[in-house]
Amino acid sequence: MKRPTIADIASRAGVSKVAVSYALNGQPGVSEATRARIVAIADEIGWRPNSAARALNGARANCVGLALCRPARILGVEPFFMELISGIEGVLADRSYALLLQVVTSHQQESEVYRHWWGESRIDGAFLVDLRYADTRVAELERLDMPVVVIGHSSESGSLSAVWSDDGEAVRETVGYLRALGHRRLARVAGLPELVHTTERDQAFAQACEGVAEHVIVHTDYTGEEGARATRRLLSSPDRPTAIVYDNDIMAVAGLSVAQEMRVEVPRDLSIVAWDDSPLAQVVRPPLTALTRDIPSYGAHAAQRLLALISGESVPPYQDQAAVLTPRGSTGPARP
Amino acid sequence: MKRPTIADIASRAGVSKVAVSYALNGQPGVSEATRARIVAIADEIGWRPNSAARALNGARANCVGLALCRPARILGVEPFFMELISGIEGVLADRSYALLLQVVTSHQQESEVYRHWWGESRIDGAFLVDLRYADTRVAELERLDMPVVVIGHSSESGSLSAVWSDDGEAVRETVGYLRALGHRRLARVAGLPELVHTTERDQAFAQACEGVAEHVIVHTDYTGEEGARATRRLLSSPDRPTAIVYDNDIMAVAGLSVAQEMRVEVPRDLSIVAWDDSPLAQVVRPPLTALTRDIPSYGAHAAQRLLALISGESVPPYQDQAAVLTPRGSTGPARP
DNA sequence: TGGAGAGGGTTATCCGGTTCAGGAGAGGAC
DNA sequence: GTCCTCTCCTGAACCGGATAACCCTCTCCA
Repeated sequence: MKRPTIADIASRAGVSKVAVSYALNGQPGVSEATRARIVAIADEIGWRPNSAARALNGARANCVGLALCRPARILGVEPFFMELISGIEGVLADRSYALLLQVVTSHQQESEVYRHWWGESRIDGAFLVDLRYADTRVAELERLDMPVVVIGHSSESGSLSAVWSDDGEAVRETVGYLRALGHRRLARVAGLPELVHTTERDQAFAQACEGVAEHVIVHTDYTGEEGARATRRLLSSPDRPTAIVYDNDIMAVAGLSVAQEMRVEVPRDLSIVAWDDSPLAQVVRPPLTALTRDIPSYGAHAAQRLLALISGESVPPYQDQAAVLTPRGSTGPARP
Repeated sequence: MKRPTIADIASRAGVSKVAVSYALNGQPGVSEATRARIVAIADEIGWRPNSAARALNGARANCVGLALCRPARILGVEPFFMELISGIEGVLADRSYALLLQVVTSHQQESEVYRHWWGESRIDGAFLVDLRYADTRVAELERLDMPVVVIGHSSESGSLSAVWSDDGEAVRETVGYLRALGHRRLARVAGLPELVHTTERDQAFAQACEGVAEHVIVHTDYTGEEGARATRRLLSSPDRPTAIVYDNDIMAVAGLSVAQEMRVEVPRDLSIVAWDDSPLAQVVRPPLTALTRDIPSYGAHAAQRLLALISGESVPPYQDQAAVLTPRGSTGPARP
C-alpha cells in the first residue's frame, strides 16, 4: 500500500493535479467548494506532502543543522550543549523546523558535514559553535553562502551573523565582588585556551585584577579531572589564592571536593565561583556562588536569528544578556 | 551562483546525464577513462547529489529520527539522553547517517512528528524512548510500518524491535550487596512510575527485599528537588532506612546533601547508591557507589539495530549488558 | 563473411510536486 | 449581438536525479 499522492486525490475528486496543488496550498485558482472537497479527500486518505518533491522545486528543507566537534563523552557531562539545544528546539518547534545533529571529531569533518548538508539541500542554514581564533570554519561557511548564525563573539565571526554575550562584564562583576569581600589573591581555572570566549574572559580577568589583586590563570579541558588537578596545584602553592573562579560547574564541584580533601574550608579559607549555574551547583555543600545565565534562551535567540536569516532578512550581531552573579554559600570574606 | 547538477557535469564532459549518473554511482555502463574524467569534473565544480532528487526515486533519506518528549530543561540536567545520543551518533556517523532531533511536549505530538517525518520521506527509521505501559505510540508506529527500534523492555514494544537491559539483575545485585553489609531497612527513590523500567526496577526491588529486609519505594520526577524532598521524608521517619538507592545520580547527589544537612553521616549512618554513574557521582564527597552502565554503547547498539532494520534485515530483541555495581565511599556496613 | 556478444553510450520515462501559459464558460457593459 | 473580463480549471514543462530499454560499434569465432 503506497503513500497517496496528489494524483490519487485528483482522480478521486475528478480534477487535475494542478487543482489539487492549488487547493492544498491555499492558493487562488480553485473555487471554495472544490477546495473543501479536495481537502476533505486529502484528509480522508491521509495525504502528506512529499518533502523531496517539494525540495526539488526549490522549497525550503525546514531544517537547520548543527555539527558538534567535541568528544562524545563530554557532551553527556557538560549540560551546556544540551541546554543550548533545548532552547534552539523551542523556537524551531514553533515553526515546524527540525534540527539535524551530528557529532564529529574534527573541524575539518565539521566543515565537510556542513558542505554535504547544504549541497544536498538537507538544511536551510546552520549554527556554528565553539568559535576559535582565526577559525577556518568561518571562511568555509562564508564560501558556501549559506545562512549561518555563529554562537560566539562577533569580532571573530567574519561576515557571518553572531549571537554572543559579554563575558567580560560578568568577569568584572565577579572580580569586583571578590575584591569587596577582601580577596587579594585570585585564581581562574579556565577552559580551552583556543576558544575565543576563554581568551576574552582571561583578558577581562587579568585586566580587572590589574593593580588591585594578584592573579593566576590555569587552562584545562573542562573535565572534572583537570579541574581537580588544577585546584590541587593552586592550593599547594605557597601563596595560594583565597578565591578561585572556575569556567564551568563541573570543575567547580571537583575543586570544592579537592579543597575539602585538603582540609581547606570553603568559604572560610577559600571562596569558589562557578561559571554557569546548574542544579548541581546548588546541590553541593556549600552551594556554589555561580554566574547564572539563561542558556536555553541564548539558544532560542540564535535560532530566531537563523530563521530570520533564512527568510532573507538581514541580521545584525546580537549581544545577549551577560551572566549575572548569584552569591551562595561558597563565597565569603577573605580571612585577614 | 547555483548549485551544480549532473547536467552541468554532462555538458562539460560532453556526455549524457545518464553516463554521469552511472559514473558517479560506480555502476557499469561507462569506460574507466570516462568515469575518471567525470569524477574529476564533479570534484572540481564541487558537485553533491541533491538528496531531494534521490529521495524522489525512492532512495534512502540517510537519516533517522528521534523525538524526545521531555521538558527541555530536564535534558540539560540529565546526562542520560545526551550520552545516549552521543552513542547513537557514533554509529550513524560511520555510515554517514544523520540524526533528526525534535523536542516535543506531548506523546501525541511525538507520534505526529514521526508521522510527518516518515510521510515526507525525511527519515528511514526512528527510535522510541521512555517506553510506558500500554504505550499508544507503539501502536501508532506499528501502523506506520516504519523501521523502529524501541529503547526499552521488549515485553511492551509490541511487534517493534527492542534494545533493553535487564534492570532487575542490577537491582538484585545491589540489594544483595547492601544485605551483605548488614542493611535491613532499604529505600528506593524511584523515577516516574508510568515508565516501564521504573516498574521493572520497583518489582525487582520489592522481590529482592521480600522476607530479608524492610523496604519502601518513593516515586519522583527525577529532579534534584524531588530527590531531596523524598530523602528528607525518609530520614525523618521513625524507622528510617539505613540505605537508599536512587534512580539517577542527580537525586543521589541531592540526597547526599540532605543527609549531610541533617547530620546523618554517609556512609556511617546511611549508605547511598546511585543508578547511573557519572563524573558527578565520583566528584562528590564521599564518592557515590553507583550502578555503572555504558550508556553510549547502549545507544550504539540501538543504532546498529535500526540500521540493520532499515536495510531489511530482521532484528530480534537485543538484551544489553546489565548495569554493574561500582562500590565507592558512599556505602558501608550498617550500624548494629 | 556473417552473426553473436560485449562494451559504452543514448533516449525516453518516471518520481511527486510546483508553476506558467493558456482556455472554456459565465456574466456584464456597450 | 459582440467584446471584454473574471473565475475556475487544465496541459505541459520543469526540478535533479535513477532506471529500463535500446542502439551503435567493435571484436571474435565459426
